[in-house]
Amino acid sequence: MKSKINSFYHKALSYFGPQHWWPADSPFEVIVGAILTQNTNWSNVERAINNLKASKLLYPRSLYNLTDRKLAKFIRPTGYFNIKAKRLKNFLKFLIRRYRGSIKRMSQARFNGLRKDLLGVNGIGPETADSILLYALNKPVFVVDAYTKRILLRHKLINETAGYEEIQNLFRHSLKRDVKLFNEYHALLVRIGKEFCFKNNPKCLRCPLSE
DNA sequence: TGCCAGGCCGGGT
DNA sequence: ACCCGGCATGGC
Repeated sequence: MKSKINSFYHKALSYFGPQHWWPADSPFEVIVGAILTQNTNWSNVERAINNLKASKLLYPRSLYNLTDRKLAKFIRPTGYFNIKAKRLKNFLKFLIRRYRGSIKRMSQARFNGLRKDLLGVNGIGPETADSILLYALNKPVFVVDAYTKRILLRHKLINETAGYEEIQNLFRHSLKRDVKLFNEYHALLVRIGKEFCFKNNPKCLRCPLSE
C-alpha cells in the first residue's frame, strides 16, 4: 500500500515530467483560481482570471470593493458565478480583516489554526483550503480531489466509501512530508486523471501507473 | 445532445 | 453523520 503510493509517484513523474504547478503569477492568483476552479474546467478559470487582470482588478482590495454583481460578471466563464462571487468575497473579507489583506501575514499563521479558519470561511471546503495551503502558502499538506479518489479507486487502493481525511492520511503516512513532493504528486494525479482516468470508463485507459 | 469539469453549502433524514 | 439538489459556463 505504502510502496504503491510511492511507486505511483515515480512512475508518473518519469512518464510526464514535472508539472510546474500551480499555474499563476502570484500566491493571490493561486487562491482566486482555487476558489474559481471548484467543479469547473481550468480553461474557464483562465478566462475569468484574464478578465480580472485585463481590468487590473486582481488584488484583494480591488476585488473586495466590487459589488457581487460586478464581480460575477468578470468571473462568468467559470459557471456558478453568483455563488463564486460571494465565496471570493467571503475569503477576501477574512484576508483583509484578519491579515490586513496580506498573504504574507496569513502565511505566517500557525498551520492548524489557519486551516481551521479557512474551513470556517463559507465557500472554502477541504480541497480548496488545502490547495491554498500547499500551492499559495507552501505548507506541506496533501491535496485530495476527484481525480485522486478516482485513480486510487480504480487501482483498488481505497474503496468507494473513502472520505477526504482517509485518502489524505494514506498519502501523509506513505510519503516524506515535503512541500515539493506534495505539490508535484497532486499535479501529476490531475494530469493522469485528465488523460487516462475518465469518469465514464470503468477502468483507467492504458494508465502509466499500471505499467 | 448530453456529459463532464481540479467542490461546497444547506436542508432533510 | 451522511445524502442530495442546486449552482452554470464552455468543450467535446
